[in-house]
Amino acid sequence: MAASLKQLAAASGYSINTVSRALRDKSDVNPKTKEKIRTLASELGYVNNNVAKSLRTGKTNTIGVISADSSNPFFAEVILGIENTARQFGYHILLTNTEESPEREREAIKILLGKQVDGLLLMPVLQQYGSCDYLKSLSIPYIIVGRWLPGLEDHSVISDEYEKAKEATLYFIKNGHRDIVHLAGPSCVSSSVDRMAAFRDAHIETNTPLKEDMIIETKGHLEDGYHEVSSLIRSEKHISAIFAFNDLLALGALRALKENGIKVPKEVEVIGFDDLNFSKYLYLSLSSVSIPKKTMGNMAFRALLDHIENPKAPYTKKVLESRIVYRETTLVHEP
Amino acid sequence: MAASLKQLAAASGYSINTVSRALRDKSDVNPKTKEKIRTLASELGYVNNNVAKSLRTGKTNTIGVISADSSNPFFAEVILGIENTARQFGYHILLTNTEESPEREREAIKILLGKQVDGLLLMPVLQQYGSCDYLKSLSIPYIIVGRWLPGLEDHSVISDEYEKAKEATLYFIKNGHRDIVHLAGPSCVSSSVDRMAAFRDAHIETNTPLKEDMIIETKGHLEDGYHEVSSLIRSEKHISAIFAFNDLLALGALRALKENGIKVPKEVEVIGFDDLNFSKYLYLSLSSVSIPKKTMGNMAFRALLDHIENPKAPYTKKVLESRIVYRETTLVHEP
DNA sequence: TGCCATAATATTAACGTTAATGTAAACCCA
DNA sequence: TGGGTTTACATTAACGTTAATATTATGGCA
Repeated sequence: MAASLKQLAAASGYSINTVSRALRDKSDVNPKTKEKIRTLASELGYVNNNVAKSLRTGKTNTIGVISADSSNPFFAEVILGIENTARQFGYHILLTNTEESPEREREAIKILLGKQVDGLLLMPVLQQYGSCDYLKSLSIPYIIVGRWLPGLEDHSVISDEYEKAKEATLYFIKNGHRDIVHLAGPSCVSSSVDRMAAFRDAHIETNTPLKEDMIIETKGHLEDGYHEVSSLIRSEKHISAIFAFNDLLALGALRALKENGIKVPKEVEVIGFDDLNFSKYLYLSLSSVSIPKKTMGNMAFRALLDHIENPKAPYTKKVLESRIVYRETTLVHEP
Repeated sequence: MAASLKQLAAASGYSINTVSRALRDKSDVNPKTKEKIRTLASELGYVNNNVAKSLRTGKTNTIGVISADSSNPFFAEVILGIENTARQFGYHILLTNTEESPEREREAIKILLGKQVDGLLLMPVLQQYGSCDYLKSLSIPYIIVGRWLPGLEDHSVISDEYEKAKEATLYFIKNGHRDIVHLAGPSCVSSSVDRMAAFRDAHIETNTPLKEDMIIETKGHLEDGYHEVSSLIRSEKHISAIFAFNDLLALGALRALKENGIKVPKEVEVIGFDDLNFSKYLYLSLSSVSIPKKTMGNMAFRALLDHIENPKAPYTKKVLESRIVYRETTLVHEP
């Protein structure tokens, strides 16, 4: 067992409190005493027990991060941004994944509350009922990252994805595409809802007919993009453009197109979403909506920290600007 | 502030201890009492304070995970495996990144010790001095994931990468390649050391001359692969095959080759390492050494748990089998 | 009936820390 | 020289939990 304040006190002859104050560099301890105690502490390998400290102070300097899937490069990048910023401010993160399951989300919240985290950063799924009320009753601050929940919009740090999704769709429509496939994400994810709505609205606003079977809901995984587009091609449905909910789907789609000898961007143009690190290094560098992922993580943590330090502060929605990068999977590079 | 045992005790008329024992379903509490206390607890929204519990029991049910870069898909996948398994066993993870910096590694260990984690899972960098001694003096169990440290080999959960790196290199040599570039990882990372050694040894054992400037040390990032191969091509050095330390480097390399009109695999064959999720969906599906990443995370946690539950148990090195998947960036698919 | 076992609960102490309060000596100046 | 201030420490209590121990009532049995 590592040394405790009690042992340092015994060894130094000072009281526990003096040792504690010395190590925390408080004012009314003699500099010489501080010095003596500090050397002793490092000799004995003293490590402050944060569990005890947290119990006493009511602060853990730990936040909970509830992600859907931390191995998804989008989340991974956001989480990296969170972790980096958190560490700079002396916070650490307890990471847990839900795989978009509402049950696991609640479970995670409960456990993290039990662990007395100072705040929560979460990427929640939309739910019929329950979730919001549950969150609203939380006594600790929380920020929703890259998503929104109805009635809790002010808790979000998010990108302007509706606008950019519409812009991407309009790009296709303006370029004459009439058979645009939307590889959508899960309907329980707000970003998927937004991007799909934008896709629809772009059609409506331009009076472009939209066949419902061109919207394909997926889980947003690599394989989904590949399989959905493969079977689309097999069914001999005409496709002239693909707007993917994320770059993973787009990548899967590109592979399916290639395997079927369909030329990108000549025969089919593709735009993805998220602009993952690898997207611009692909054989055909992928046109995508670029979301500042690390910045999003950074801002989310800072927003959370604000509320941790100032619990009465009102929440305000923060919107990050994203931009479409037109690369080799689209014909026009500067539309 | 959420309800505490004290408040439950006051509200129920029972003592704190009885409430505590009731909620933990201990034997000598009357079933009816348990029932009453439990309903009361859920009415008042009682959440067990794990900080207090940990202080009392000396267990946090939390482990520290020290990764180099959790946004690197390899680590992200391993970490997902860790987190999933940990959660199943009632553990949670405190995640922190070092970006391969020894200082940040020590810093992280110190902080996590302060947070009283029950064990440590780490991907450490090789160091001239210090690191090992520091780890050896740790009083909590620790497992090294996907890497090794001299003198601490028994703490590792690792793959048979030396063998597979040699096999990959031998594949190139046997196919007549004499100008094989090795895009190496950082020299402070054991896996990079192993893969590079295997690359050398394959040359030595087959009496194949190896030019030193064909081994290029990088940080293992996507951009590195792209830039190094680009400048290699610019320098008009002849390349006939590329063995990359990881798939990110390979992806960057592939892009550089494509931009320069070099045909893969006809003119240059490429083998990567890690077999990331997206590798087989690339335009040219990438030949790679497939490491069971989630399994590695899973096994690492279980090994750690073994030592948490049984601190005297001796450590034993665990080696996972990897295998080379020959895809479209190599000429022969079943060598 | 008296004794012992058992069931059900209460009391006490402790985990390691910090904050609030207490105390004693030294110092200062009128 | 004696009152108050300052400096440097010590003491006490508390955070919320759990484990060990103590207590009380109840039931069974000889």
